[in-house]
Amino acid sequence: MDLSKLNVVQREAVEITDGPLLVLAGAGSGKTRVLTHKIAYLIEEKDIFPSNILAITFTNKAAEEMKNRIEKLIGGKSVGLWMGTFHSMCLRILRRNANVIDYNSDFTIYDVADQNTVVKKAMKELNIDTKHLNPKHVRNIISMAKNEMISPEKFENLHKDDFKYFNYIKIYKKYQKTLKNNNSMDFDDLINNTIAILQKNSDVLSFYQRKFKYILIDEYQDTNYSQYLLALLLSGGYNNICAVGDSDQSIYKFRGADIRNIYEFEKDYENARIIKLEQNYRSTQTILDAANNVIKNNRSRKPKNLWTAKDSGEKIKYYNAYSEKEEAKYVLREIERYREKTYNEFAILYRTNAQSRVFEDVFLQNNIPYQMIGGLKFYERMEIKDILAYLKLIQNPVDNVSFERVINVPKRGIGKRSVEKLNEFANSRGLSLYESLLEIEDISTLSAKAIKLFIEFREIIRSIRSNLDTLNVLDVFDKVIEKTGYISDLILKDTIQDTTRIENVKELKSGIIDFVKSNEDDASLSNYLAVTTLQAGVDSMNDDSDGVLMLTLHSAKGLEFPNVFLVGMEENLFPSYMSSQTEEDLEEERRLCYVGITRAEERLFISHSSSRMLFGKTNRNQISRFIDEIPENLFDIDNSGNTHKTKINNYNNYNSYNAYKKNKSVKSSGDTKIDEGSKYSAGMKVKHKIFGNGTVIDSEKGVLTIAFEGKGIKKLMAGIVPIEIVG
DNA sequence: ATATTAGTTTTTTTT
DNA sequence: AAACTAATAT
Repeated sequence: MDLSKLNVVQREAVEITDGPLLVLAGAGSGKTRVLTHKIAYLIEEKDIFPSNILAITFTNKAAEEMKNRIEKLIGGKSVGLWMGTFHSMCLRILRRNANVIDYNSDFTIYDVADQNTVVKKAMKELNIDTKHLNPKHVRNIISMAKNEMISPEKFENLHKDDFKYFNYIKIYKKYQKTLKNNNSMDFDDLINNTIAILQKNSDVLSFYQRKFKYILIDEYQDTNYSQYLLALLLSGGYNNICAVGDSDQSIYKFRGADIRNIYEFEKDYENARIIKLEQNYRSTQTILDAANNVIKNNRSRKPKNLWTAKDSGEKIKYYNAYSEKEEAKYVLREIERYREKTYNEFAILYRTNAQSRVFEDVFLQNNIPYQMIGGLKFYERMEIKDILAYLKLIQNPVDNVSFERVINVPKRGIGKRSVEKLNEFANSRGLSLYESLLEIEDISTLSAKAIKLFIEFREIIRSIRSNLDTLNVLDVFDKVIEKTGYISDLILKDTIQDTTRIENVKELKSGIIDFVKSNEDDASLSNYLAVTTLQAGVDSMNDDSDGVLMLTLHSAKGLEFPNVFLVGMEENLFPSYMSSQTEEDLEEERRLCYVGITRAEERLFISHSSSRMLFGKTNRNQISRFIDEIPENLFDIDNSGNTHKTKINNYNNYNSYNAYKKNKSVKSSGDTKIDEGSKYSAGMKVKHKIFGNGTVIDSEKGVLTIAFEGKGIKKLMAGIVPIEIVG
């Protein structure tokens, strides 16, 4: 095994194979290289069977890439290696052992939209007004509880004295019961039910504990409690666990990720060894300086020293646009200016998916190829969800959520009231909706016409399900289209919208054809549904097609690009308004900024817009505090000889954020002189010149009262004046 | 049962 | 601005 391409520390991380090991890997420090070499080393040098290794990555794409790299290293002997996300690994265990927890192995996986449907239905049945209590919020509460391994019963015990939780308890109970009845699991259940199986059946536990002699987990800083517990359980046999992560890149708290997992690794695993990878091979010195200066503002952080041997490279480009459209045009100009060969050397990173729209518009208008990752996902379109719901129902007929979605699609005259009656019947007999169809003649409340329509639907499903186990997804798909008349209905309606829908269904079909081709070993309906629901945004990224990449900062984790645009760097947007209220949330936003900056290899572009449309209204946001945290001298210099950073100070609006506090020491920034009476963009006048050092003695309504040494007390508009806060 | 309309809500990030 | 929901008309 050739380890000569690794540095001393990386090699150490590879060669320590036994016992618990935590690799603290700074951004761009070659952790993928360590992981791939380590697995290759285990197979080649330690004669470990690939089937005895479990490697967990954050996305399926990362798993795929790593697998390819390992096969290159060892010459293609990785058959049997378990490599994938927590969710896909759990799915494999669940399909084999679902019976242990009284599930059928044909269970359906519910995505977030399905979850919301279940919550809404539960709330309706419990007579809880969705105006008073947002179903999405409830879904989040339930999911967070699950991430902490809190079952509905535990949840009730924990909160039974708190009246605020009264409804949550009821909904959570009903929600979980519905999932069980529908033979379905949500994302969190995939983890938790796997744990339940391992805890319930010691044979299964010891089977997997013996199987997985070596366990490696990437992105450990973004694991949640149940994932942590699962890793602990699985590694309980051999205790060979290698966790790799970077606490500065923990950005999934909203999904239950707990940064403490990485901080407390030593406590959780006795005799754990720790290795720090601190040399960055990705970015220029300038980019790294910017990143380090931003992240150092996080107070709850353990300091580390990330360095690079690269030279400083180009300075950071900065642009203040007046509108989001103009910002997009700026990005386009810069891409054309710097592009040498391909477009996929450029990535546009933003905080929210909604921001992609302007970029799409401008790029389309100018015929610039682009690839958008995530966002309004293909699988979330109405017609696609319809077809998928059919497929889910075919596979798992007790899935009532899918049943209700398709019962009247395309329109076949079955109305809301009839479905309600069917529901009542199903509930009273303890049957699923599809099972109730088998006894449809017994529902006395239904009209003869309704019964006839229900029977027609039943026969459609029955005919598609016949000989099901001899069919692959494509066969089932074709049958669904044929028997339901989905496409012929759209052709009949013939509006522009329906034409694009037909296109989308065709695209879905070609996706299924591709799937069947590349999954010859298991082209089943069940596998197709699982793979598509567990697919991450980046998993659909196509490395072969050339286009500017557009993706959220979250999706960009783990990726790198020669040129990175960090756009929409405005207060309330980034950091997000929702996440800037508490220090803890703000620190996570800052980590997100750190992730964004460290994606760049050669050039970093930072931009923001003075005005931005939100909910059909134009808003004005201040410049992101994160820009101010990057030292001025790292920014490019414009024609006027000023650094862009100076320009930022001048344009800064009043009402500056928390920097201006009482008793803070201030000093005027040396070279920027502001004349009395000059006007600035916000239409305000600067009242005074300021020089020297002083102390803020009061600040109200955007006016600072500063006592300057030897110059007396002056009142100034906060933010307009280029003053620095000291200390 | 379905089409139309008026009113309301949405955007934080995702396996 | 667009997408969803509830009420009303057909």
